[in-house]
Amino acid sequence: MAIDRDSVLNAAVGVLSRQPNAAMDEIARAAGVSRATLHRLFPGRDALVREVGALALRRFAQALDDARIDEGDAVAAVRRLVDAVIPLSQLCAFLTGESKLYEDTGINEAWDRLDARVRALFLRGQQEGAFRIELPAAWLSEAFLDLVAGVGWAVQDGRLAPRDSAHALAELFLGGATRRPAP
Amino acid sequence: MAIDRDSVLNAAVGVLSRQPNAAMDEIARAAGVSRATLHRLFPGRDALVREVGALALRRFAQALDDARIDEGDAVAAVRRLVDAVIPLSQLCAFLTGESKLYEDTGINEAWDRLDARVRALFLRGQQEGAFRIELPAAWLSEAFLDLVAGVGWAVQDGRLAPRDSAHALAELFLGGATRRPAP
DNA sequence: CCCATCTGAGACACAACTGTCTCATCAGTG
DNA sequence: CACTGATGAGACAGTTGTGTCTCAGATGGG
Repeated sequence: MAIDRDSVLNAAVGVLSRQPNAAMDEIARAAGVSRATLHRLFPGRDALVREVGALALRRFAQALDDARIDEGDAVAAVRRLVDAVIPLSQLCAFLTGESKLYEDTGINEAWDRLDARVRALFLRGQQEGAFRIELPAAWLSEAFLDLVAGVGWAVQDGRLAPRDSAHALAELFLGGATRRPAP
Repeated sequence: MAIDRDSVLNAAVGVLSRQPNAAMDEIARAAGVSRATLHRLFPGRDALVREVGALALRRFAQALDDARIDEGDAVAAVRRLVDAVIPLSQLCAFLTGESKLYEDTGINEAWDRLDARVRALFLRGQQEGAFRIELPAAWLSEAFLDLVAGVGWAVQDGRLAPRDSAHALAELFLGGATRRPAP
């Protein structure tokens, strides 16, 4: 039976989100395969990283679709987005680390497209009067994604319980992003 | 005249916060010195990174002192902390990236001590009734530092205006961390 | 049982980075 | 002007990771 590519990719995410410059040797060991097999599955390290990045971005885009962020109340949309994105927080941590490391045009463009979709959600929320207009939508998007990555790191290192993470992220972020009911 | 070590360190921060695994060659070029001089100033790459890390941690600790986070109203203390830490956001971005790359015991311990001080501030705020108790103080600290690093990256890449950064950080974070005046 | 296929272990050359060296050049000083 | 000290450029070996290869062993189907 051919070794499961997805399991290898998942193991690679686990290693690379902690150590973005991990060697193929470590990735192979973490995936439970030999270095030779890892090279048989992926043409090289760059290809592996790109594939992990593409996987992460695909799942992220799927999460945005699943959360239906263009529909209904913006605050509710953000809550759906949080729930959809929390399982991907480790992937998000990988992507934030990776985007600092490499200059892969494809990954960066896809990341920008995702960021634009999130930004549009916050812009819509501002236009609806739900989100504070004195905070730039770009900053809200940036901060949201930073916090998702932060959740990924915190959960990975055991500093945050996974079952608390969605609530912690949603409450902290929405508390800061939404307009106060009464000054 | 001996080349200014500090200017080299600052240049190193600029490069390493973007590319944590940048080569000595790139760091030297960014600092405007030759690779030979860089090696004359610092015994090696590890020493350089450690020194940059130590500098960042010292400045961070100094910022905590300057902000007098143990005194007075917790919310006001956080605002002072934001103002003191914003100029160091790039250093914070470096530290976050670096801690994922290396396992330098000294840096990690010092980072944990800083994190504990910040955590104590939020814990105090919760005990005073200013901060929401349903969010773990550890998460507040984690999120705060993630956002500071995020500010560093966003400013560095031109996605956030430096003069807006303190306000953006303080308002978003405090909005999420403080208890709502009335439900 | 035999065979096809896949996997793991190891060897190998190649590339990149590091750390050290030498030497020429340049600036400041007496 | 001569001299001292620091710097830049380049060469060099050593180390580490990569990519490819071969070969032996395991696994599963016919």
